[in-house]
Amino acid sequence: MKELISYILRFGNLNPQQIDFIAEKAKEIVIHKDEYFSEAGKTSRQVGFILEGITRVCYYNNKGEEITKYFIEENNLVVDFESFDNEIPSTAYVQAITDCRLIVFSKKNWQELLNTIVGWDAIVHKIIAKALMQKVERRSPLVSEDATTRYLKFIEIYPTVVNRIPLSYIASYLGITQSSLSRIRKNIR
Amino acid sequence: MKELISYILRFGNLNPQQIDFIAEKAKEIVIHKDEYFSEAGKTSRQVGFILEGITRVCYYNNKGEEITKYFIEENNLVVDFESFDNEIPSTAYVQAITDCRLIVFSKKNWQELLNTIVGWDAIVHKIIAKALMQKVERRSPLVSEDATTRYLKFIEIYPTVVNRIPLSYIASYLGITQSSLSRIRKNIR
DNA sequence: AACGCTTTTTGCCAAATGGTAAATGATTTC
DNA sequence: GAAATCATTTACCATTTGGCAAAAAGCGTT
Repeated sequence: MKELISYILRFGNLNPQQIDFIAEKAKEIVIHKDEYFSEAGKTSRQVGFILEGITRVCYYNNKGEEITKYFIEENNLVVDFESFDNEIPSTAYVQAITDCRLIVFSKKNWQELLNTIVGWDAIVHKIIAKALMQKVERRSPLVSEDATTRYLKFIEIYPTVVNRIPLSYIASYLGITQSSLSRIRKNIR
Repeated sequence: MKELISYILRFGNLNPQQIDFIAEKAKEIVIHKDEYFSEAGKTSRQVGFILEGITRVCYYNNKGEEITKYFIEENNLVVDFESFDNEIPSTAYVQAITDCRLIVFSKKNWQELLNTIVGWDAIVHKIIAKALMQKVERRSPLVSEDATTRYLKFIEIYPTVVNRIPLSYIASYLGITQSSLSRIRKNIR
């Protein structure tokens, strides 16, 4: 729990009562490898925070290929706010790629946080803005680089992830085939 | 001015006094084609809103290639908040690629909005979150598609832009060479 | 209309990546 | 520990894209 609180406190101030209130509304859950936290087509009904483990956000493009949009690691929020806020179907899957331990807030409890904690809305939007900026900064440069450079950037950005997840997910994230990535790995050694 | 106000009102409520106050703090400027709104290495000192024209955000990667990260069109905010908020050097250039008419707020006036209008901070962060989400959704899919599909997606996303800007900018946005894009255009016809 | 300048299109060949399938390696299950 | 299952590497060839340079087209100026 303290991980979440200190994460939140980086974006705004909260008094002890408010912190207690947040803790009351939180619930800890476990998701096993390959299980989904949320699914495309379904409305996202909870806000999560990863204490342990790695998830990925993925979808199927119109050729039916599975695309990994990004990975979300420990100490990050995991939620599709577009879907959660507007109660519309999500466009992507969020899947655990290792066993994960999460803190989650139900829609109802989240609403209570919004109603009770003055400035919660602002804090949350700062967090979202920050996370989105990171996604842009990470994903965008891939467009203009060749496959090897992409992989090297990936290693830089996700050093703790590289060796914990299947090569196929990385390839899909980088927009190249498994075999290409395998060749690239070989060339790098 | 009304374009900006109605844009803002989509993200939160403001009373007439507040709206007047915003208008007071705003200034309209013109930037000519190829001029910069802000530059890499310099701290971003104003928040802009495009009334007319197209800008692009670009930078140089470590091979010295000029990369267009995205285009920003009419009725959108243009600002590097990372740089503006923290007063650190910006990492990208914002360049007008047609003549542009903008509304701008100086750092000082922006600060006054923050201090005077309750909830301004929250509104701004919602706007930023929305804009960033759009950037992610636009740029991210490019990674996994081949050059032709990228170009088709570009046309979908920026239908009003395609024919107003040089091919080289589009190529740089899509992460392909000019000649490739030229060939792709030919094949599509 | 002719000139200079910039942008776009082409042509040529080399290099990178994809597609497919088989071989190898690793891991789980019984 | 053998079999089955899954992940990774390799091989082959086809296709796409890049690099470079020249030609063509477009545009503004005189």
